[in-house]
Amino acid sequence: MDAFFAAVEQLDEPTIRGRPVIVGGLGPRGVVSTASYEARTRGVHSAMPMALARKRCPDGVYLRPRFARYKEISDRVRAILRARSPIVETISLDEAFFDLSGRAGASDAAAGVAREIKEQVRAETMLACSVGVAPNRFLAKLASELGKPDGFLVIEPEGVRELLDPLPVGRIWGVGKVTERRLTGLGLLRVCDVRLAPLELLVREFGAMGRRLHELARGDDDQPLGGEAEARSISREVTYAYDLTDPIEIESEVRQLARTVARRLQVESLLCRTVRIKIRYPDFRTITRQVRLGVGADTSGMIERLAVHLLHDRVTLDEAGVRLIGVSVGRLSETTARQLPLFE
DNA sequence: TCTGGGGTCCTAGGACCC
DNA sequence: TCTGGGGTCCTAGGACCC
Repeated sequence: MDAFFAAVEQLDEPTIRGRPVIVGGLGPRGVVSTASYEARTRGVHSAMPMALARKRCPDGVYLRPRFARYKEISDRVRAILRARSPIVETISLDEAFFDLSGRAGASDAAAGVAREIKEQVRAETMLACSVGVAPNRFLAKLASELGKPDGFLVIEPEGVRELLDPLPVGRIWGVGKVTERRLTGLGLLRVCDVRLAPLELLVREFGAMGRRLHELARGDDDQPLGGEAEARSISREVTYAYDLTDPIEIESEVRQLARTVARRLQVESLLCRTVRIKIRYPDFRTITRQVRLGVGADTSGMIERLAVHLLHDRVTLDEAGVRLIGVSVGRLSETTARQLPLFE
């Protein structure tokens, strides 16, 4: 979905259509979640600090996200996909993969269905999306990105190299700022440079990711479209509008976050075997401290107690305080076969 | 301009075991 | 007196994605 959160706001509020709409955190430490295309032309984009966005676009419409509403529309779109494809893999509220490979292998047939889906999404939601049709996930995602906004792009197997080669390395899935800088430092600026680089060099420099880079630069991606994977962790974290300095208040926030996480575990009938807290200091230094449990815990009492224990025992607090606190649990399992503690 | 919140995956180091 | 080699598991940090 194109500029999804902002587009939904413009859909629901006709007076802001055509205006720069920025959705994100409105507090003093907020960041941009989604900027409408009008806002993007003013230099506002996702992950940008809100303060900078306001500077660049003082006449923008600034809104906090309404996730429940986005979820409604997201569900409707997913229903459209499910009706046309046996496998739908959801990436986020606004992005999904679907499999049309059963269509006799003919890419025109797949493209025809994809085109219909795109039109149906527009008809049912009044929103624009971008669709990419390609032989695998990486290329399909790339095709949908290259077509934006309101795009429709088909990548034929024969056209892969020509399309990929001139692109900057940052377009490769999994290459962010840091890896891009390291790649360009090695003289690898474009996808073709990575494609032609020796595999040994890539593996030496990037480990497991080197192998993956080598494949993606060729347009190869054999990761199957899976169903929905089981969650591996559940977390809740908050950046406070102002740094917290009172130890009592910090502890009470940890307790509250822990209870929220515990509630989610219970709702999903899960147990956890690790509890972790995260602290970000005002200078942005970030630490995590975790413990592993002998038996699965799900009661808020247990998670709360361990989280507070980690805070008191393993975290140094000074007068500067903290700007963020987080609690997360991992190594999840279902509650069905629970190991009971013998000595507690 | 001053940096969200929800996640996943990978790596390195250390404790420990035989 | 000083120290192998194979392995597992845990923790912490960091890159990345949406």
